[in-house]
Amino acid sequence: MAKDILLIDGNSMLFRAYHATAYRGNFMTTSTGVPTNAIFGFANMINKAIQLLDPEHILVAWDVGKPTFRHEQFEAYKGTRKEVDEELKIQFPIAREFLDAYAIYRYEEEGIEADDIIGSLAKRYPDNKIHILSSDKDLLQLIDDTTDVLLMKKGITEMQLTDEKVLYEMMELTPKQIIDLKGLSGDASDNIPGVRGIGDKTAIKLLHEYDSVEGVYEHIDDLKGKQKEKLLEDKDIAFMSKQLATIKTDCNFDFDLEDFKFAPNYNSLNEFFRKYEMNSLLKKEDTQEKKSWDKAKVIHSFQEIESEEDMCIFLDYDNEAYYEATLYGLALKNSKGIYYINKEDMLLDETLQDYLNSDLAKFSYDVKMVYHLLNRYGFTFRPFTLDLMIACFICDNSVTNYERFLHKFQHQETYSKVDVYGKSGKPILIDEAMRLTYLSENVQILYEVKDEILEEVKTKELEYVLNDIEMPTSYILYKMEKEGITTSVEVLNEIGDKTQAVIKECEKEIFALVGHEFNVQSPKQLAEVLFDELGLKANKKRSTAIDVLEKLKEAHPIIPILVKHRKYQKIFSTYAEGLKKHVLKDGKIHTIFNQCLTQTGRLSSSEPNLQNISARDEEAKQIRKAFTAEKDHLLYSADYSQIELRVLAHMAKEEKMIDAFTNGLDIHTRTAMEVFNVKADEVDGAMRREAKVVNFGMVYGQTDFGLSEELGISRKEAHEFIERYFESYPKIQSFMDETIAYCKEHGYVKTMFSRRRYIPEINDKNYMTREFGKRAAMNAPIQGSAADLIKLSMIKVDRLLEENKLQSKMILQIHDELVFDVVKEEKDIVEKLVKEAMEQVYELDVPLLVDGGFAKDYYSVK
DNA sequence: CGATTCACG
DNA sequence: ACGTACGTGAATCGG
Repeated sequence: MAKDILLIDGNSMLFRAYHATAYRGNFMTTSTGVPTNAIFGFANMINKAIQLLDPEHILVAWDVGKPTFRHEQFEAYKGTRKEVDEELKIQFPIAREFLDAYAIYRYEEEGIEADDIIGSLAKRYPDNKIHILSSDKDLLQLIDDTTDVLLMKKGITEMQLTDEKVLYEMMELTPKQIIDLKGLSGDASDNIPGVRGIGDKTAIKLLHEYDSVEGVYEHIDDLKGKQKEKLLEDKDIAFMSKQLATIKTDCNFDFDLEDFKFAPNYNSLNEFFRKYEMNSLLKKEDTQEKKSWDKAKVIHSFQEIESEEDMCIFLDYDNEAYYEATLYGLALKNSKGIYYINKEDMLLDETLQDYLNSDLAKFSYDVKMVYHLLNRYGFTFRPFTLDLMIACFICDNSVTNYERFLHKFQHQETYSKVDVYGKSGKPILIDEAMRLTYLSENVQILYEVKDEILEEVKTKELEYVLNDIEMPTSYILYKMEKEGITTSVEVLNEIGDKTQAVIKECEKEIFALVGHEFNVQSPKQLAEVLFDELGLKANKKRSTAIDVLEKLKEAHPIIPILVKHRKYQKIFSTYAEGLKKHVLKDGKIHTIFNQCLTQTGRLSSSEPNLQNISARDEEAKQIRKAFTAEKDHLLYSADYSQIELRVLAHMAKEEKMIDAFTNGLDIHTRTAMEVFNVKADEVDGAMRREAKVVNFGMVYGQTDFGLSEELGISRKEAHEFIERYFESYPKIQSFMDETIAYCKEHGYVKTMFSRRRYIPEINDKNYMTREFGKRAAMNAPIQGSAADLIKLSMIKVDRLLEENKLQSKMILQIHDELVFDVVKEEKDIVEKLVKEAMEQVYELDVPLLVDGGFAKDYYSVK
């Protein structure tokens, strides 16, 4: 029987490999700076396909370096050509070098696209099973009885073997209808225009009805409205696009099956990997094995292993929502071996429970999630000593998920989490063997990279941040998430009903003024109404953002109604309706605090975000009434007064500013005195307001333009304003200059506690990008140090609550504010304890000041 | 899925 | 000549 043939679309795969492994200008490179990230991904994708399909013949098809006929046509049509990243360009010849080293046959020919090479070869061998590896859906048109496509889904690991049946399940189309699909909806990545305004969804619907592009136009009179217009307008383009999307299957080549028989040369391949410093890809001598991962020993009780320090724990749990993930078991690794215990055995295992409570050092990845799972399944535990997710993230702030974590260590997993458990909301049947392989491999990787990560933590002087800030914070966040905040659905419903009525009213008035109905929520439609129909003066970008509308408020009576509509729509959808979805059966909202995401060291909050609940606008602020203390309890909110400005004064060692804070003066008044050169009693409200804006702007690395926009003054005035500010506070200027210089030299800036933020943009060739880098560099030490301080406060407060055996709980953190659910009897002690802890958390050259308040609900605490 | 808009500190 | 304040998350549109 004829053996399988694997045809690989080199260009699309390398392109995908590059983008899936490049993070904000952060590349895997050799020690001499040659980028190799795309090669790494490419090699892994090809290896995975080979492992999966075991082909007898392999050929990689390439486009010749310059644009082909199809591209030229489209570029002529669009009048643009996208520049390919320099870092990717460099890797094209290296990819060819890789294939030659591997002894995999490659082919390219001028005037013929890679697609056409693949199409022609697929038809040339009707007796062989043909597999096509590509990330381009266009190739799906080649599917037939003997041909399937291994389609790249996400990242560099997820691929889907697509035959006629799978394709039909995916989009209810036949292979040849793929061509019609591209004809109608086009494909930007493949340079096919398609009908403007018709996307994949509409195109698929049309094809279900009329079968093909020809069919659609034969029945064009069955359609109506905008859709019909668009289709008629771009009729020629539709047929041209269909033609462009059609892959040629009749090209002749003067090589044959034997020429691309797969006969790998692992010696030269290893030489290649050594040359480009991709050691994790080195194959064992002359074998296809890349690295042998031991399989965990399945045990039924923790007693079967010798517990010891430095045990790595990796939980076996699926991809379902954060608080709904299902636990299946746990994998362990120590110096003695690798073990797996399933859930049933875990739950009966007292020795495991004892171990979790012991003070033996334990580490894992994402320990906060581990805490939640252990807790939900009835275990108690001591906090772990190390979280590799956190340790890795503080070393390199681009590592914000597991994929990137593995990528940093050049590890390519045999199975991804999605392979094993399916996607969130779509769990798949569990393949036990696959799952055990996945768990064994991952627990080993974590165990192996631990020392390397800790070494990096040490080298980068991040031990304090890791051990004294982030690890304790992680456990506290777990407790806060678990505790949640009581939320009144009734209040949310009331606000929802009221706001909805207001929205309806606004719409009536808007439509009456415009003369017809339209979607007010569509910026595009609104821009047409405002700037074309009503003839209002448009800005460059035809933006309809609030600050733009504010400027137009005299120009037309519709503007204030639009502003009102926006406001109430936001309250309705994001807050009233949005928050309701997150109230659980316990009557509480449990947010998720992400500790490894922001570039400055702040936390972020999601599902829902409880760090952006309306506070400035009175009507919107009503939402806060929905957040309450538990029955008979009180909420206590304590927030730092101007913590970032105080941090700035301290870090810059700006005496005048330090004096102002030390003497308890109003900092904005003090600034106004300086820049306007007046006495304290001569500072009026307007002056103070302007000074306040400049003070805040300083923290962001404000420009004169930004300030002039914000204050509605001329750019020249704003420029002078900033100059006078720097004259008044010279140390602020030198601090900013020094920070930028430091960042340019080292590529990163530091907070007071040595937390780093890497800013590669600071040396970018693009002016705008570079300027952004400067502003980020000026801001990060300030915002980051403030974030460090409040985390330290949380740790101190948490410890004091525990030590005093108090029942009150810390439940939220909003950057400079902590919220507590307080038992009434503890009111006084909590107030004193929290305020003092926060104010005394760390000695600065300026005092820290905390304001606080008690109330039954979050609206009334301030 | 990216862009736009808007909520917070 | 260009485009403009730092850091987030959610809803919505339109493709």
